[in-house]
Amino acid sequence: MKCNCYAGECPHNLCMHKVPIFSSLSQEEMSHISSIINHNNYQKGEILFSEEDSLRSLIIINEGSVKGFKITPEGREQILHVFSVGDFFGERNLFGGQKSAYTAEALEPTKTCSFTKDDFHKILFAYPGIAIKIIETLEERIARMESTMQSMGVRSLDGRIGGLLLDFADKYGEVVPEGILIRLPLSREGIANFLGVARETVSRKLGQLEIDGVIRPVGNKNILLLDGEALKTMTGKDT
Amino acid sequence: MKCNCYAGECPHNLCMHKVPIFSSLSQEEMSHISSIINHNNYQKGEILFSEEDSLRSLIIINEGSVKGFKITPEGREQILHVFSVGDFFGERNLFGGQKSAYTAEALEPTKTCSFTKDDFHKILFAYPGIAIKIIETLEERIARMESTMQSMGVRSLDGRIGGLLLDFADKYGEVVPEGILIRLPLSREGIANFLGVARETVSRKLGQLEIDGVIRPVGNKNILLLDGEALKTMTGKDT
DNA sequence: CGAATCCTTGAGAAGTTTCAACATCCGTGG
DNA sequence: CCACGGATGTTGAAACTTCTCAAGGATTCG
Repeated sequence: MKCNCYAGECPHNLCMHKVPIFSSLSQEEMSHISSIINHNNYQKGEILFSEEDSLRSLIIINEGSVKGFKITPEGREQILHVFSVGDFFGERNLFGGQKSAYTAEALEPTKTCSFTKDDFHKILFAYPGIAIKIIETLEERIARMESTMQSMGVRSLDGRIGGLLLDFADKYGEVVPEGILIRLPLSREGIANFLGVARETVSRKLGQLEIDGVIRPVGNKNILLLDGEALKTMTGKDT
Repeated sequence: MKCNCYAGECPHNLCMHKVPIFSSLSQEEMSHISSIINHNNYQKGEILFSEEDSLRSLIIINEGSVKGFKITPEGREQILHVFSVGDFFGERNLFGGQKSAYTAEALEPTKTCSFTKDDFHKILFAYPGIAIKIIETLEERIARMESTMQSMGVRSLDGRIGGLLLDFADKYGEVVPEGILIRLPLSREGIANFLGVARETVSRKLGQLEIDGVIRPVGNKNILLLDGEALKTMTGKDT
């Protein structure tokens, strides 16, 4: 049995099909679950929840992207996560954790689906296969964070920026004839806040990478990665 | 029904009681599972598995501690995780992931329990409650990594080192009259490799913190944290 | 098209790394 | 139990990188 729902036409089922954690369910099971989904829209810059909020729901991104960050004592944003379509978050509130560890802000117009804690627990017990999917997804997230930590730990800034570009290429890249086109989820300033360096420094390093023929910026929001191998060598991600 | 097994006397049940993920099981269920556990001992410096290994088991630390690291292109170790008693790892190999993302090396004499992939999947389906425990544990790990990333992202090196000390205090600290005694899992060099800075810089910063009366080194393997509040203010972890 | 935002570039100040020498710690074997 | 040797940690000074502040340029969105 095929589903006839497409984006925008059938909002209640939308996220179910985009999200790996429900992929093991039958259409019937999905229908059952979809009845208890809550939907929300956020504009760019809008806050989904703040640090310390006792949010009690799991949020799945249906469209758009969201950054999770904390404010450092220097008053700077430290970005911890960039979530995009299909990612979920807020789950810490459902499993033992009490308060949110970070603030979540929409990076662009974003649509979400969410479950309350109670509903979600019911789902989990009714469909144990979902738990395994969640574990797999969390594993992916951990792997991504490991990769980010590896990038952040590289001594040279060139290496750190290169590592982040590779991470982004992996997640947001699209293969084109000349290389990989990366739709940057973050501005230069965002990248700087992710890596914990000055915005100007990111500019300079990116400029140098362009001179070296490794990348070619396409506007401010895209980067064409011409020589991924150079980056991999530089960052140690070539194994 | 109480268990009569104590450390060293009943190796097959040992890890079961130390590991949160099995805490929901009855004694009987534990007995069943314990029959399929494999045991291993490692000396300090011994490798449990290497990057790229297609390891197929879940490893639980029963005694000792283990670091997970990669080698950077500069030839330096980038430490990604420090696992200690009760932590498990290698799970990436069980859920979709194929290869290990890092090398695991014992930091001290270490005893482990492990399951094969197949056995573990059987357990998971037989006792669904374990899946939820695993999710909770992974959440904790993610929270810890978020904290580490936050530490790494702080601009000032003082803040980065302070953040790491707080993380360690949280996990390895023991409250004593004068403050918190931290049993460092890593050497100065290890700390440097965790944060991606020079060993000498760690020495200098730690020296400065001592002069400021924030910490007092106790030998090379312990640090007495006298003024945790100072660190929290410095790192933004005071919320 | 224009305003607001975001990005780039320059030059001096500040911080970190490097290299080198010395001190300390720890385990080994006598 | 002590002495030795390798490993680990500390300190100093010069070189390098990054940061900060400031100004000008580019991009995006309404």
